[in-house]
Amino acid sequence: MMENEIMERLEKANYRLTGQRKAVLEVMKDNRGQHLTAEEVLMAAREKMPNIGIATVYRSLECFSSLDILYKTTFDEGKYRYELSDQHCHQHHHVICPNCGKITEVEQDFLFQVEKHLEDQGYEVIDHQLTIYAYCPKCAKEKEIEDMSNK
Amino acid sequence: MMENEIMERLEKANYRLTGQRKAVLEVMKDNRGQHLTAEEVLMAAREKMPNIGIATVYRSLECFSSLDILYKTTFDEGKYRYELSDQHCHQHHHVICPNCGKITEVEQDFLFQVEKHLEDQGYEVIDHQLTIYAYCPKCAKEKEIEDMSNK
DNA sequence: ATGAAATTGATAATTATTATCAATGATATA
DNA sequence: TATATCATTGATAATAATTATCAATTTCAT
Repeated sequence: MMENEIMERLEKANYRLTGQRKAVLEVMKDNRGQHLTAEEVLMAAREKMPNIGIATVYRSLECFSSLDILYKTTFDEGKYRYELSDQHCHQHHHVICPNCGKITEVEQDFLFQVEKHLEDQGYEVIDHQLTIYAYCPKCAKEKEIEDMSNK
Repeated sequence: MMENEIMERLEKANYRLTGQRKAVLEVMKDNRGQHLTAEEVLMAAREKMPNIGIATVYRSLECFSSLDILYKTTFDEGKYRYELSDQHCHQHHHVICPNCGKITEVEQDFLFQVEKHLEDQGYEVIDHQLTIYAYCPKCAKEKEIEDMSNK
């Protein structure tokens, strides 16, 4: 997303790009493709702005999410994670390894068919999220070895 | 899922099928295809067992989830929801309407391709969850009318 | 029967998030 | 430039969901 596109959205909603919000945005840009928790954002933002508080981080994340600058999601851990929304063009295909927790993204867009199927029924699709739980190649191999020795 | 299949899994993990657990399981069976919160389960379970506590409900839900008797998920509302896991054969395709909150399920299994793609790369797929955010036909129509009158 | 282990309800503790509020900062207008 | 207005902030209290603790009870295998 372009810098001025972000500014435009903020202005339109009467939001100001304060130092704190800039810091939060910087953190998200520094971590393109990552999915950060509010706590992680706080820690990183304090490098740039030592006095920033957790409430402001939550508020900033909420502000950016509401403007679709960030994408807010959860991986069933009891907390939210945020990422720059231009990273995935609103296609959230995540693969999570239950062993090492590594999160990767699937590029492919194949949901077209299902969405078409729904639209034919009168639905109006806004967004979707797909999460696949799978051992990553590294952990799958480790697991295989472990299983063998347990026999 | 068969009754004795459930018993077998419980025994294998040294869990006992107590009155409280039976009540929780009954509630889930009474609400096949629904996605209940712990609080909702508590209320319904109290009909069958007035003294059951919230802690026991959480423990029972956790117990059944760990045995794949229940499926635990979240729709980004800051809490978990549970459903009988034989309802969807581990295919979690949910459509959520942002307007009325109605949750429906997509039958179709079309994720085969993506999973194959991942397995070719060495991943070992365990499960997946797909959530589609879409106005349901009813709300889509209402929204259309509203948009027209706003012009 | 009895001892070990599982389970329970009540409740305290924890975790993530949201709300409150007085103080500060920015902006538009006079 | 002064000032009134409104957004924003940090600190912290409040809330909501979940988990941990613990003494009492129940269950099961012996």
